[in-house]
Amino acid sequence: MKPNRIKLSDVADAAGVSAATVSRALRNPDIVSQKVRERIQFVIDELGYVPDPAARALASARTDVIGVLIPSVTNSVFADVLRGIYSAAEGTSYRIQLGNTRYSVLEEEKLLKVFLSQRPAGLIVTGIDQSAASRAMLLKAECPVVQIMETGDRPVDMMVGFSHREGAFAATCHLIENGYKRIAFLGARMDPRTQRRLEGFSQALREAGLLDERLIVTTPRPSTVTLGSELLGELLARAPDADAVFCNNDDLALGVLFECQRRRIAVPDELGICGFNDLEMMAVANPAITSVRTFREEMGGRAFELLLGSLNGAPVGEGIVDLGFELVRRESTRRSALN
Amino acid sequence: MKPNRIKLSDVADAAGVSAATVSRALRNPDIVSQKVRERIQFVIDELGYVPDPAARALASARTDVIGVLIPSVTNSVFADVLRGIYSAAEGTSYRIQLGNTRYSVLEEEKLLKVFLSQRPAGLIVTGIDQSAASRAMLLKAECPVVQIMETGDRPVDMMVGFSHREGAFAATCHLIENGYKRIAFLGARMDPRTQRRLEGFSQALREAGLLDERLIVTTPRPSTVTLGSELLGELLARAPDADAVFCNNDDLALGVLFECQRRRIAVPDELGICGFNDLEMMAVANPAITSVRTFREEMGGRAFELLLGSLNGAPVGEGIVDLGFELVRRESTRRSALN
DNA sequence: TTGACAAATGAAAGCGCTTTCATTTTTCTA
DNA sequence: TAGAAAAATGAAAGCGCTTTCATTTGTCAA
Repeated sequence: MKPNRIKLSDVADAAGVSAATVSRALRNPDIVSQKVRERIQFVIDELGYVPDPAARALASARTDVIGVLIPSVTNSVFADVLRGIYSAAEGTSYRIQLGNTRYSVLEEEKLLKVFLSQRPAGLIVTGIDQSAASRAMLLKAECPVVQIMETGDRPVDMMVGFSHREGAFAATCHLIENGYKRIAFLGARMDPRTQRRLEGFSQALREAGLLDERLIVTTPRPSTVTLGSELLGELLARAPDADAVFCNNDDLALGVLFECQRRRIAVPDELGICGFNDLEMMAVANPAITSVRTFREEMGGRAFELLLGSLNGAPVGEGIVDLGFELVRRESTRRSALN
Repeated sequence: MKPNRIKLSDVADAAGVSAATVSRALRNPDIVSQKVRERIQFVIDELGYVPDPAARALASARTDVIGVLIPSVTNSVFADVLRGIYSAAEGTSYRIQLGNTRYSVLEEEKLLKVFLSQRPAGLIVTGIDQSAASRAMLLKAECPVVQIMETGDRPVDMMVGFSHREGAFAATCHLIENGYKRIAFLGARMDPRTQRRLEGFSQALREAGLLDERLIVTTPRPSTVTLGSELLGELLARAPDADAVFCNNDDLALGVLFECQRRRIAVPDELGICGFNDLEMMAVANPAITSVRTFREEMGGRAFELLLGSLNGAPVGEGIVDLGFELVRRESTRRSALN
């Protein structure tokens, strides 16, 4: 059963040194003489020695695991963030351990417990709305923690994100400026970030005296392109005079666009469409769809770098990074004639 | 630094039993008397004991880690597979460790080595085109292995997938049957699965005497919706008489559709479009796009279940699962008048 | 050259579990 | 009720590393 796997002591024997020296050559090469270090490296290559992470973790009371908690593996927004994380992790000795919370704070709590039991080197968690129990666990975790996707006061440790509220606010102002009067909100899933986008939306319209609650259509269902089509149908049944929609995200926006094509509703003249996140396809849709670009891959990368810095004893503080957003104006909101 | 974390022996002391018994109560409850078992459970809850996975791994020479190797975290195809895996893993004691090979066999080799060093409980790898070294490692791995996404002879251990060749063949036949004569292939990334789709495509056209190599447009670039638009442009520049495109995947197909809308090319009459994978948005596009549905989430789920079965000592053999595919005919290939 | 100090190395004690083997307790059969 | 077999438990030896502390080796100024 147990194969004759090469272990540290085998290397030590073959190199004619003690196990301690081999361990040091691996963990802390500087304190081993060059001659010995090279001999050890040679033997390691020769024998194909690979350290056992479990043994190392047990002996040193720490691992090279970075735990990452995201609400969904299929949502491309998080996929982008993940890619950023994996890219940044490339070449380091850290391993990513992914947890899928499915947008559930309870699930998050459970996963956090499991992750923490492994003594992770660091933790990346999504959002700022952890349960009290989760927050408590994070606060007393003996590793650096980065909250991503949003910024806010009260960080557990570090943060990298942007303001969804402001992003939505900016997008809505843009619609208002372009002369739209009956601006609707289409929202799915309604997770905390979506809620804050709705706040930004509402605020902009309220300030312009244009807010009409009947133009807000939301559902707890996860957002899909199909759902975008459906929600537009609902909206128009309820308020046929809507002249623009701000979609909680790009999937919905695309669904709205398809539905407009189907119903022969002219975009942007009869209906303006604005999405959120600026997925790649927004630019190539017909017409191209206005969206709020977010820097998802960079967010993942920065989160990992923050962790790394903290692990290398970088000065703490300066732990909140606001990546901002960028309103990308495209045809879908470019009205040819202002009404 | 080292906090007074509760350990097994603390539980044992508090429960008035030996450490061995606590360990058994955790790993193998049946062999501990009910009375003792309940007492131990009570103490565990009381103290909030959480086992240290590193210690367990070291002592038992195995972990509860299932390693998963996929070529991309952003490609929604793999995201779907992942979701299937995570769903199936839900409730089991296994942890998923994700590795991103970035479509590189060398990267795969490196990750495999890292994963194997952890003595994983099981391994899920993508595709059947591992390097010789990777294959060797997999063959002598002391854990069950499932290859996903494709079927083939020569499985390392178990397999769950489908035939990309046949999927593409069926789709192409469908185009031929619908009267298209100048059928093009648009392919991006050109990974092994894409290659096999191209084979299926070519075979169908060859059999029909319609194959024209000039209608095959490929690029090593990763596929995106934008790229679909671009490739259509390339195709039409090269062969303006193309009357249908089989797209290597749905992203490209969507890009093609947008480009058609832009160029006022009538779909399906002037140009038929067929995608691959049948992403959710295919059905709601305008017109709805014909695609080859694949069962990605189920694939992930089955892969995990196969692993689980094998770990629970299920009868080996029967390790190749072909999930098939389903050609979903939609408007984008429904010609109103046969030419 | 010598002594003092720094650098390099080794010996050995764990890290927190699992597991074998031995021992005790319980259950069952005759 | 005795005796044997089964069930339950405990003692103790590791699993493969890291790390402290002690020791040896090397370096340099006097």
